[in-house]
Amino acid sequence: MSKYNQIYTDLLASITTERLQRGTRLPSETELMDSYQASRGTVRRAIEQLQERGFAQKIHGKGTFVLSPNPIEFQLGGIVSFHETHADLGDDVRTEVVEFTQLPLEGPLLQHIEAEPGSLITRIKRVRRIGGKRVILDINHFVADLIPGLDQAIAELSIYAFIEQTLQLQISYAQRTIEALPRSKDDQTHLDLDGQSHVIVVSNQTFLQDGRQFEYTESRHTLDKFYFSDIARR
Amino acid sequence: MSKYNQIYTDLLASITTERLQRGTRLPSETELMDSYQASRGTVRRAIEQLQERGFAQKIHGKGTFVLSPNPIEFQLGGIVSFHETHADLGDDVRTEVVEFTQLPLEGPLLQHIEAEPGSLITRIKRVRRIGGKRVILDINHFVADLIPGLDQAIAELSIYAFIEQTLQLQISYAQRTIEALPRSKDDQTHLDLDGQSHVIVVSNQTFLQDGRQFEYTESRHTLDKFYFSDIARR
DNA sequence: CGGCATTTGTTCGTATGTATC
DNA sequence: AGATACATACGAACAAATGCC
Repeated sequence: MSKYNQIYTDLLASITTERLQRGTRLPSETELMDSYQASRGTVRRAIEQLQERGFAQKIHGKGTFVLSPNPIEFQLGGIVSFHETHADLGDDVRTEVVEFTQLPLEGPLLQHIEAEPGSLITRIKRVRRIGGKRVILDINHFVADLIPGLDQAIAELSIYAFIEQTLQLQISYAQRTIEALPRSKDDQTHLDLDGQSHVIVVSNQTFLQDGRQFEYTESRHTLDKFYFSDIARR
Repeated sequence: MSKYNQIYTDLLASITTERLQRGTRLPSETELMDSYQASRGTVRRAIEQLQERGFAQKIHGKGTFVLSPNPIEFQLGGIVSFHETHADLGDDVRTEVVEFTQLPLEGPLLQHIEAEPGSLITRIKRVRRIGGKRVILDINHFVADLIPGLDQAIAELSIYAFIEQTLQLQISYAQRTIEALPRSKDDQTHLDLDGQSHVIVVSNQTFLQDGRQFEYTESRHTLDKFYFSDIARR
């Protein structure tokens, strides 16, 4: 691990364990230089990452202060899969694969996936249960050329873990939209809507480090279980 | 403007005007050092910001490549006020102030505003109409000590413009959550719900550059007009 | 009010390591 | 193997904001 990453990890641990509490000042840059035997630039880089990710806030002339000790809130602002977000929460979570098909890239899908028309797409529909209730319908589309070997067994576990650990691909960033839409036939079939007329749809286009898009996903949530949190900056 | 910011702005302009098209390589770090007479670190900082904000992607050993020429999607991920988001879209937008009161900071509000208990709070309720329909109910709470001189006339225009331009305060960051909640009495009174049982509530705690919170706001949206977009990264 | 110490902000120059082609 | 390009790290200097005396 790089030196700045080590400093970042140490400070992050101090914040998440609340050894450094919300509102307290971090050690100054010169203090950190001494204790880590690092240059100023290295120390500054670690602190900048804390700030970017919403854990700390630098204030000119005063210091750097702890913002939020809550790593879950941070993760929800980044790219996370369903398993990652709920694993910590101790929820009773089940996943059921209700469709696993392959189809060519054509028609309306072309508006969401930037790849060669006609490329093979792997479509997976999964229903997520929390406490027995069917609350999320995930519809994933993967570019089969980039994500080979995907099968139903993997889909029942975590696809993101497969992509990053088994295939060793680096996920870079996602373009995400959140909107409310009237329920579809699919929603009525697979979700426990309890009469709700709308669902919340989180759409993701996800890209690899080299800029190629490998995924387009719609995550359709029932209204009563939807929650999203992040930190926005000017 | 700082040097790295100048380089960032120049490159950004090249991308948004599509003089540098999606997929093309940016000038290398050494080339930029020459053309701007800047050090390596300064050039790198500008490029890092392009990457952070979703415009470019660095690839080790190859170069930096243009990702997206679309700055609007990026802005929506940051802090933006209602006026800013809809001014460009040419929507027919009206704002009506339905409540303007001052009250002491106490009770449940203490959970949302980090300020001295008992401080004076300015509460403003505004209804936003798009195309004549009442679609958003904004409930703002401002710490009166930090935002003096706020009156009903300003509330009918843009409060954020007043804060940044007239008061010359620097807005730094906001902690934001998005969730669906059952409609309240207030929602039924002020919004055209058309029978919808839920609204989408975007809550913001907004902070100044010096770390003081000056605002807590709930923005309550009807389901049929809610849309949110941003870029997430690993 | 000025002066001084502390802290972060910006920039420069240099050296070495690692990935790609 | 060599050239090119990005990644990490160090050291140094000056600027700007803050707080205290």
